[in-house]
Amino acid sequence: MATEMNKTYNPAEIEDRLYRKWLEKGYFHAEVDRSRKPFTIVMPPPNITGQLHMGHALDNTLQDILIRFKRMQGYNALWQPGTDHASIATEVKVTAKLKEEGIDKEELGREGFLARTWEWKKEYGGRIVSQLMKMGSSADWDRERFTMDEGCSKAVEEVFIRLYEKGYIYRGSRIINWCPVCQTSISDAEVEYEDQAGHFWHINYPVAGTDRYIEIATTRPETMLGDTAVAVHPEDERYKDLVGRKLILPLVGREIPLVEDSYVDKEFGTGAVKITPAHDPNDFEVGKRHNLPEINIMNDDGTINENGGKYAGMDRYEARKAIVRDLEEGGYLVRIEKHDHNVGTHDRCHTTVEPMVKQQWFVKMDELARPAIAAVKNGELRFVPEHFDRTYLHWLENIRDWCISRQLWWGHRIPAYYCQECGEITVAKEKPAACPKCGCHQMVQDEDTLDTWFSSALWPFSTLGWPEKTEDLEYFYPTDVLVTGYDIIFFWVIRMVFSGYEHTGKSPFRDVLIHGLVRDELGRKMSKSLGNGIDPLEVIEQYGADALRLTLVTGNAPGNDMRFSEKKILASRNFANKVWNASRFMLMNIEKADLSGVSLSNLTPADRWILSKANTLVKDVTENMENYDLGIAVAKLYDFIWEEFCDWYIEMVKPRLYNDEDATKAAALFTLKSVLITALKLLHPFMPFITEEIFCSMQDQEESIMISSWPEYDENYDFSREEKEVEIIKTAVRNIRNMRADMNVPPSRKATVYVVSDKEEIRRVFEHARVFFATLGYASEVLVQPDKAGIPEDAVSTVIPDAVIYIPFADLVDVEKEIARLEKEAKRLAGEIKRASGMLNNEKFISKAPAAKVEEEKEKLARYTAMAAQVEERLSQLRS
RNA sequence: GGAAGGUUAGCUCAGUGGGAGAGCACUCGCUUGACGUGCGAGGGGUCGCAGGUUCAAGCCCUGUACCUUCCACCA
Repeated sequence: MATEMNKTYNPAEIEDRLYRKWLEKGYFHAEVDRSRKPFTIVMPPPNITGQLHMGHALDNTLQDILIRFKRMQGYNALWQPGTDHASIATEVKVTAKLKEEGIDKEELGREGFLARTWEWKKEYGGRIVSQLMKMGSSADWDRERFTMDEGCSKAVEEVFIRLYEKGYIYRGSRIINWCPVCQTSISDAEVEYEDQAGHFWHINYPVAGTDRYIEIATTRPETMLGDTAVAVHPEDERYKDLVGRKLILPLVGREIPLVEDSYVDKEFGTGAVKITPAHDPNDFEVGKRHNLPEINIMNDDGTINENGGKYAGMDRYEARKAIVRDLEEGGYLVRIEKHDHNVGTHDRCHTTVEPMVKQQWFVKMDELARPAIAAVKNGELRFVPEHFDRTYLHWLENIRDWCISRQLWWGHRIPAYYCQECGEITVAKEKPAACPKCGCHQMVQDEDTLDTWFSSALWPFSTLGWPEKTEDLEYFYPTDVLVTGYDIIFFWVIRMVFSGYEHTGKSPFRDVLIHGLVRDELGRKMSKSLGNGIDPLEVIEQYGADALRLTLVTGNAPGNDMRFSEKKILASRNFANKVWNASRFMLMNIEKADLSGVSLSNLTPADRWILSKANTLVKDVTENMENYDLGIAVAKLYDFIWEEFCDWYIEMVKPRLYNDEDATKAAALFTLKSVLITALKLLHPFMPFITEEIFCSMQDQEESIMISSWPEYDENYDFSREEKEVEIIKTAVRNIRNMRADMNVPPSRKATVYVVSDKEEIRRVFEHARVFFATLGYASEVLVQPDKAGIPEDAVSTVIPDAVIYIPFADLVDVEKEIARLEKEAKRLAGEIKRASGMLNNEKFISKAPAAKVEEEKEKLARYTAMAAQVEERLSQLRS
């Protein structure tokens, strides 16, 4: 097998094959099993209109890492997937497609349109799922759900009816956000504010029966058609004498009152505000307080309606121009001022939202919000990172009622029926045969559908069978962690939490792991309009899913945005190649080896060192992953594999492997293999494909790494003495390399290495390590001795703790250079001595710092002092 | 107006009160029997600024400057 492995790792030829294997084996599937502990993640359902983008890629990578980790740890891990019907997004898309075919939505009718949309869903709804599979996502696809499937729809009905009966859902005429393009109401969360350059139009409103005027200022002159008052502050002396009088609305001629309301800011503008209750949320409130009529001046498409008189039929912006022109001609326009302001737009289409008074369905939020607020305050629900609980709480504590009805066809139709005779409203699962009040048979269902988020709010439990008391629900719910972006806390997280408490009595998840946005190289949001998006599928094709996944978690802390760039992918790809080649090295060497006789007692200090390091790594990585510090976990893995394992251990082991006489060869192979397996297992959640491919190349292992067990810390593999010994060797090797580089000695030139130490202990360590120096330290031979006997006077030297290393280069030596080098060493040591003695001379340090810390500094001081003395001795020798 | 986050090497970013880190970039050297998608050796940081707490601060506290984002919306 090993000899068949390519020199470079080629993900394209293995990923699909392995994914198919996992699917066929059913590894992703979870069933209720009371003998095991469940671990559940519910996947944020991507829209059926969706195409995989970097946001999905990040979100799914994080979830897959956690679920694979827990699965290997022995949990019965369920990752519940599915898709969202995405009412507006889908309806817009299908309508556009019909239009291309020359079909008008209205002519097609509701039934026909829904049939077409289901067809569309069938055709494209699966696309995003197959794209998620390309990422290596180990979700339980057998359980795939859809927010409009039978079960989820039942849950929606159930919730609507329960909340209605409890009085938490009501129908009312209130001011809502209206999108004139999508022609539907939208919730507050769907309004996005944009800075726009605009104007302030100052207009004179004549006071009836006088020749006086009141000057008002507005950014939206067209709304004056719906003005039903002008308001001033009650304490505003300027207008005191006019309160109670009527004003004449210019162009319209309607008489409107001047009212007093403390909502008005005396200092702003002229201190007089036109009040348009039907088209401004604040004016709506003022209107309610003063019993003002609400005059709706607009049609659903944003044109002026019959209430607008001569302006009827004009688009709202056309009307604005016409009105300003007419005001000017009529002498009412005082002046025009430039004014930048924030304009609410629809987050889907960016059309400027029109506030309108409409009959809509709402969810009353104050009671529902209460347990959701308490959950975070009492720690039942935890955000990672923690500071997002501020965002969450702030929103919940200031929440307004949720407008849930949408004037769309694609979605869950509101289960309310109106009696055509008496107007009675009946909320029920089925259409009532007769009106319960008047008994007539003219019952008509509400035309509207529900906000998409109404159904996704139930996702964590509706997918597990709620409202039925299913085994799945009992066992897998509440879920363990929700993974999502901070941009979706308001839309989704909050609504799931209050829904969970209301309908199941529990928080739907314990932890919420929040991640940031994936931005482009320059830190800009990836967007279609900028054309700066990087397609994850293209990255996968070119570099592999593992490289993409690694890139998305490397160097990133929870909640932070990250910049994505080609360079980062290359670094990940290179790491994959490194892992591949380290494995190839092991496999090539192990082919004909017999490891049966190896036991702990056969292992050399180097073997024990790397096993001990790996053992510590297991503990650290596991801990980091439990804390959702995935970036830290993977950084430790990266460093361990690349530096400790490849650059040090593999290099140390080569002479043993290439010498058939070496009695420790089998021990080396055993160690190589077991450390590699441990590392691959720890790496598997991050890089599932490459680790599986390598793991399966070792025929004596389980059939898949993804069902193998997560490594556990084992105190029998804690070899701290050997760790210290190898650190000494590493220091020696580094110093030798340093010397050679400083003296410009080419690697091809081997030399004798003398190690002089008066400590038997240290000499023993070097005797054991002698074999490494040929490759690591370019040594032709290594002589370990208690004194300097036989070492040429002009040898180059370096001092390490408890030993001095000499290398005679004969003709190569340059005494000046050597003195300079040693002086550099002396300087460094002097610095260390100064630092340590500084601390130790501080009485407060001695008395207040922990004893171990003080002891540590004392040891350092002693060591560095001894080393400095050695360097000085060498220097004086050379100078003489 | 309110809130959160950021400010650490040329760039991108980690950092868990006790001698400043990684990747990329840069300089020098290397056909070392896994890997040049590699190996070895380097250069490069008053950790935004000012105070404070502490024996000890990049890390904790206060203030401040600048950047980013979210929420609110004075018409």
